[in-house]
Amino acid sequence: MGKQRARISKIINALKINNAATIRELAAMLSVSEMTVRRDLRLLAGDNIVKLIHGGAVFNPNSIIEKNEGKYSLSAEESRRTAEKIRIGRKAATLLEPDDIIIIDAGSTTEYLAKAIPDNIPITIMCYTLNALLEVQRKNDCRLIFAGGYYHDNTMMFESPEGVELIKRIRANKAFISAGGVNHRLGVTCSNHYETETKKAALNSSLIKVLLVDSSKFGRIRPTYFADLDDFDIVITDTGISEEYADIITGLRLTLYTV
Amino acid sequence: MGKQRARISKIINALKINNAATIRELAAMLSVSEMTVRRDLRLLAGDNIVKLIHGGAVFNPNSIIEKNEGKYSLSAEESRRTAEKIRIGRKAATLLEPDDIIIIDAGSTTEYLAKAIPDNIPITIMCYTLNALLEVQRKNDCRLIFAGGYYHDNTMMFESPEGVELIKRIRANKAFISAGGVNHRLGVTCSNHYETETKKAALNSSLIKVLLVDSSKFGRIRPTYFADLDDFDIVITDTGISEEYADIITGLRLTLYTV
DNA sequence: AATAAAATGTTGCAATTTTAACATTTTTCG
DNA sequence: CGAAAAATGTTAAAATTGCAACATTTTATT
Repeated sequence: MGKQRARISKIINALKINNAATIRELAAMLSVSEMTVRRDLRLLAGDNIVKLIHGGAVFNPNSIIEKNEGKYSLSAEESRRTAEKIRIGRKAATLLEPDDIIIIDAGSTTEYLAKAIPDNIPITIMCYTLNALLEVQRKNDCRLIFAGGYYHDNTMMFESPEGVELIKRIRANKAFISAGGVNHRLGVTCSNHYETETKKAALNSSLIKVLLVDSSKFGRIRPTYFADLDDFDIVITDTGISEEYADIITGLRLTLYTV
Repeated sequence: MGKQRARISKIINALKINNAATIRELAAMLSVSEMTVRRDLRLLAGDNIVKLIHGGAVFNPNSIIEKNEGKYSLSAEESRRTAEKIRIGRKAATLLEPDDIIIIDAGSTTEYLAKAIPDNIPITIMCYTLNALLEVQRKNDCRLIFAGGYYHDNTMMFESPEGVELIKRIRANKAFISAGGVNHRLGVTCSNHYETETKKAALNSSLIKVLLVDSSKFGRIRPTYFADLDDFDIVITDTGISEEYADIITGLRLTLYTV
């Protein structure tokens, strides 16, 4: 157990120094087989700490680890739900049409939407998180609008009254919103108070409202309320959603996609 | 000639941001064939600017370009005067004190200030360009405020009335401003109209105003006026400044640092 | 405008890496 | 200690990428 952990730390360190390394280099450095390195890297990739490239791995400069000074600890919850979130993000990306104007909310699920946006489609993207910005900024045919403000480390989100004003002045076809909890009686909630005004503004400025949540969020409650379930038009989640909540959603005449 | 050069700059930029990229990603981003990307990367690898990995390329953090004597750069403007700009940025960073609140303006010179900020010093940084954001965001002890808006590709700057409002509401110890031209009669100017309101707001919200310009800017005029020379308190430039302009600056009782 | 030169695209094959499945070793814990 | 579980190593087939050579397009030059 400790042995594996130590090796993974060494890998992270080596990648930090050189930005990246080949699998062969790492195997030689650690005196283990390439297969073992691959298995370690797959773990790190699952937690978004490295990006795998055919033949090697690249340190992700925006990973959580960079902020926590090398402490490699991630909630099992977060790493487990990654596959679902990727599928949800991809599905959301299929809703995009040329010349769309979209708003991308904070949250890990929406980050995968940003990743999944095809390069060639001309759209205007508004966002307010660093991770979405980093994804979107490299795309060619995207106009980019960013709502600034005070930076919040835990969510990578910027927020301010002026940022909210900017969102209010924007008009979008589609808003892709995430949530920490979705309860049929207590509504759609998130963890941080500072998020609510921004999320509300994003919803109000958008024609079609899409809720992106993995299935673990249904039934759950988070401290801060920002919308009702029937404020949304479309819900995208994974197949783990309970029949009860699937019925609630379709009963409200929302479109439900499970991926 | 220019086309290839521009593409190679884009590659470097993309690699800088994410440490690395796959050849497929780069080809899609640039709308060229993978073979062309390979050929570009081979050039960069020959100059030790990137390291090739099966499937992609990794930015070499120890390359000459990072120390900035390299021939490849983001734009023609930026490729000139790089060494001077680095020194100017470093000098500006020495002015920082713990608990400072600073504003970092757009421009290549100010980007080097962002790079030069030490990791351990606790300060609050306000900025509005992507390159400054990318540099600052990875520092530990920095609070970060970002003025958002519409993204402008050529300067990597975000700008909007709401962003200006946010700046107006901020109070900073020091503003580090750059300029495209500094003329003793016609004042301090920049290239793009959209920059002016933001720059003016940054100056108005700050106690000490520092002008960061390399010496080629003195005497020059750019289309858009945003301040007078004596609006500033400190000027940092390189030793190439003419005696005439050094006299003008000290005559106005500004502090002049030449590095 | 014509030609040469440079840059870019295409394609089939060679080289490399990944994967999956199973064998072996090491660790964990009653 | 000994069995079960976890981690690691090994292999050949599958998938991916790289390369060279040639075709095509773009750019430079007279």
